[in-house]
Amino acid sequence: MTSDPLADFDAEIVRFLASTGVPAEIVQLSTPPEPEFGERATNVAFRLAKERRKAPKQIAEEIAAGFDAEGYRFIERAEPAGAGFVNFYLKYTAFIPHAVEAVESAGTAFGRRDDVAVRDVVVEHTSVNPNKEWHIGHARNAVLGDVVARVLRQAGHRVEIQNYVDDTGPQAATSIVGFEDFREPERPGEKFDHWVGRSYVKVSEELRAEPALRKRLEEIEAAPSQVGAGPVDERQSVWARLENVERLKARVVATMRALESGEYGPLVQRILKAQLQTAYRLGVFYDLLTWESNLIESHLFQGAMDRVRQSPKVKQPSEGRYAGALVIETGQPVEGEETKAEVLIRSNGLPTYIGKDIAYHMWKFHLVPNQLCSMPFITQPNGAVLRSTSLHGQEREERVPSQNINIIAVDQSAAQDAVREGLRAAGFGAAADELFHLAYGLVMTSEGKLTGRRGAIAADDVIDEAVRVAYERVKEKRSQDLSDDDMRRIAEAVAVGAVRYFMVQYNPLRDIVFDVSDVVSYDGNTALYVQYALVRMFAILRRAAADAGVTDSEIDDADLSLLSHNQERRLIFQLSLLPGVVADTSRTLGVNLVAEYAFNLATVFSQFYRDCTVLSADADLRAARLRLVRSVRDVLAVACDLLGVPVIERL
RNA sequence: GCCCCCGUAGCUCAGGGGAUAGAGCAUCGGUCUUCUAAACCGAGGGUCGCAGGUUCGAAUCCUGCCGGGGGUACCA
Repeated sequence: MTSDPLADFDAEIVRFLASTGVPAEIVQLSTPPEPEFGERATNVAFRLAKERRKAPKQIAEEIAAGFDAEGYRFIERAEPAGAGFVNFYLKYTAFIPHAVEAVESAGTAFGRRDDVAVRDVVVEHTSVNPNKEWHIGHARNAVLGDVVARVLRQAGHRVEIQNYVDDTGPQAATSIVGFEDFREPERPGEKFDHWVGRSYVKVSEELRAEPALRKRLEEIEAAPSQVGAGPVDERQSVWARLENVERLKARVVATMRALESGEYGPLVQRILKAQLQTAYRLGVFYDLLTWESNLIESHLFQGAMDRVRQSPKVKQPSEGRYAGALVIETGQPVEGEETKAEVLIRSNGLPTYIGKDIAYHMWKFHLVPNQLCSMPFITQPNGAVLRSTSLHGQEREERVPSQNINIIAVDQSAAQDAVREGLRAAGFGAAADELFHLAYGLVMTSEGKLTGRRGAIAADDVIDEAVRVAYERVKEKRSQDLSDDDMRRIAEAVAVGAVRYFMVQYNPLRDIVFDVSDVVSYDGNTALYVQYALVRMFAILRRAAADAGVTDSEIDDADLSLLSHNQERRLIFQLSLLPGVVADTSRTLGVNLVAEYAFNLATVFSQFYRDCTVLSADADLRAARLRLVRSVRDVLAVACDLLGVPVIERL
């Protein structure tokens, strides 16, 4: 059984073109803009025009004239069109059973081609500082990464999803200082990450005020005459605040050191576990948590830095702006200027994120001796165990990933480049080439950047709002036989679908404008539209069994040759596009293709639903249509699963 | 200043050499005693930021300009 029915059609087209003397290398196939142009088109006539010294149109005519349907299973006819296209038309009588049987035999694995070259891929996503609740940008990261991983797995690759926990960085330390020294009162029912986050915000705002305070102090000291006009003690209060800032900075540094040795572990884990609740609610799960503190404690970081030091680009200057720090030069040397560099180890001896990330990637690619083990951390709501790096425990499998995909926001592109530079400096150029950064765009509001520390919208709040609106609409729509529990479950599924769909429907590389009202609109091109189409399919199949008494074996044995309606053909063609979408997406990581695919399939189904009644058709046709609907349901469910959009059976 | 990304319908966005540039929302007008209308059908709405260039063919590639965002920290 074939795994990609449409590829069989394409292969016949290539074979036919070869028989007319067109080399396979130059054949490009596309889907024509209008249905009347057939299912596939090729532009080979344009490409051959110069070489053959003929008009494209004439070449296209000659190619099409040479077509004889004899000997081809899926090509009905070939026609010249436009200025030089050759259009190919599917022979649906043969293709419909071919496609339906492919879907039926593949089941949930539909989309995987059997000629796939299986890769081991590490996908790193989320990697949120354990200091504060997720904002909406983190949700974009997690959902994008999750969908990328799902698509790669569907394509047949082996994927390990890692979530890196920067538990020794300034953000985590600031949060702990805030929680220890300036704890905010807990609000009833508040998630722990939100609670701690409020202390973090307070402290980090004070730390960020430093430049402004210093400037103010300068102003006061430059114009002492004006001091008398204002509050007499302003100079003193600015001084006091600056002293406080210095104290805080010292506390943060001390806390970073404490974090490196694993102190505060329980507190950091508590923050992380609260954050993970948001992931789980969105249906995002992980395979491995990599703890930064483990990289330090295991001396893996030290080993990586020793390796990097061998590069002439890595230096420890004794003077200049980088005095005392370990840096890697990333810019070109400019006469009279200090060469641009990234700091790997600060002059106070503490590693930077970039330094630690270089070490992490050496470990990811198995380039340095492994000194980390793993142990179970938590069982996730999907039943899968989330493992955690550790100093003792189970040894790592010696399966070297051929590729690393990092889902990290575009504003960290320079840092990711530096990591790649670091790998090259250590002599690991091949690994650097296989480190792919999916630089997804920022989430903005109409007022501007939102993924910053201020004005951030909490992901939990957005989900809650989406659930609230969904619940209201479920309730007003139907009293039906749905219990309140059912309605709440549906509302949650609708809301999660809405949030996830919002995150994947756009090209990942683009900045997007976030508006809660778009997420909860539930009209048009949304997850609910897709879920609703599925609800209709489930209803048809349910009623066929319950009201009409149609059995599964009747559907299994249905005569597919009865399917000849244009809408039925369009559905079949749409179904058969999925393997191509999976393959393209796993190559380009443009996950919006999957959302677009799901929407298109749902749209074609809606049109079929309008024009072709299933239940009131004659028994034989009814059985054939039920078999078609069942396949559409299964394929659309696969697409939903790739998107992580929950499938619901009734609304 | 330098580096990267982006300017497509009123709004939010697809399309990244190929046929008449698409979708959703919004606006206006039609379809429910339904296979559950959170749906379907139709209408209006575009010098694809501007100017050159490459090509049989440019929204798409190249150059310049204009506008927006990000980076350019011993933050991540």
